[in-house]
Amino acid sequence: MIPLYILGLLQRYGPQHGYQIKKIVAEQLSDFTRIKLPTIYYHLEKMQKEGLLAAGSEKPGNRPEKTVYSVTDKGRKAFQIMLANMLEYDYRPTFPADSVFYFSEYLETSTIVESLVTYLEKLKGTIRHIEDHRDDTIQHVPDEMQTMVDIVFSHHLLHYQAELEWAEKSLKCLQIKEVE
Amino acid sequence: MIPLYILGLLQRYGPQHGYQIKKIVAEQLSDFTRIKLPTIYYHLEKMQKEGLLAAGSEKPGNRPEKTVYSVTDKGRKAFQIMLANMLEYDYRPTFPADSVFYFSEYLETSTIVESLVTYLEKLKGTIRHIEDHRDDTIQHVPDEMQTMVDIVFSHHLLHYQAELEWAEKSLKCLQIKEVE
DNA sequence: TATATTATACTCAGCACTGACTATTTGTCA
DNA sequence: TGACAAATAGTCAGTGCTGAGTATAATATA
Repeated sequence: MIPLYILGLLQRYGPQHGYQIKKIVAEQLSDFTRIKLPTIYYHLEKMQKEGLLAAGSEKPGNRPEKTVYSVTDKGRKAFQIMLANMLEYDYRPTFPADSVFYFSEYLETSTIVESLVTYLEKLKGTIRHIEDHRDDTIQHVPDEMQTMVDIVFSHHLLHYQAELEWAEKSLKCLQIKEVE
Repeated sequence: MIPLYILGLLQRYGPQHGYQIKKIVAEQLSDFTRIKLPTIYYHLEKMQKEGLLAAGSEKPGNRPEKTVYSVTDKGRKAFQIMLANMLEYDYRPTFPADSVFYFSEYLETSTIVESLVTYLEKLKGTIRHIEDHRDDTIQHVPDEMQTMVDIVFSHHLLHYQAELEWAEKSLKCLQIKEVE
């Protein structure tokens, strides 16, 4: 999905170089993706070779030279196709929490309970963080984008809330077992 | 998480070789992970070098030779530590559906609506499949494991149901917009 | 004014993962 | 019984990703 992000962001915000793309991603998409800077450079170079991007050199003042990328027509077409096919992508997330229960025969119930309590707190923190980030983003985005931003954030919130719900249920389930 | 799975399965089901591990994963964990066979061989070899596994040769009848792996004491200790730390693992899933909305300015609303309708059907299929798999697994598993199996499956079901709920809500939201 | 810290802009080696391939043996059905 | 599919047991080359490192410029702070 990284080429998709790059093509989208370069169209929305105009020609950019690697570091700027990384900054936009960090500001706007940090909750949704963990792309690292070398990965961005890797894809920029690859996409340029494929003809999806055009590269130009820029030397501002006495700063070191940098490579600015912009989207080509081929890139714009590729983006349209990628985006339209995105929902066909078969994605099954692997939750670390599963393995703890799947192999619970090898852990003391009290250890699982302890871990779960910490996990619950972490989840609550994450949810608060996403809510803050959502409110902040909505304030800084043009009106016509607000519905979409809300849909994207509520998506993630829903999943973390499902995770929280599940963790709380499982904790209760284990505490009953521990008393027995 | 693949080394964790390998260590856990080798302890639960005794010494195995690569292909057998792949079969167990395919039967029991296909909803939760998509590990491929070469990946399993890769980790078996690596873990043997690290001293977590011991390798032995076996030549049954006139079948080609195969390598059987078993867990060492070091492996058992490593497994305990991995498992106990599992919930600290910071995992943020990247949902393909997000990008469609995040870049919705580049798609016709009708295209998004179409994709979403297909997506909804696929989700319903996935949920049915996991439910069947859960019922089937619970029947073939010893009594003391049933609570845990149920917890693991309900975890995944909860997430897919959250996804379904979100997709339905977003679809309605878009259809209202389309009419306007 | 010197000095430390942060921001900018990359490069590279190395690990994790898998598609595609090879090779043998075991059903299986005509 | 001969032919063809399916199961078994791998190998390997190529792709994607990132931690760690390099180098310079701007900014803070003492």
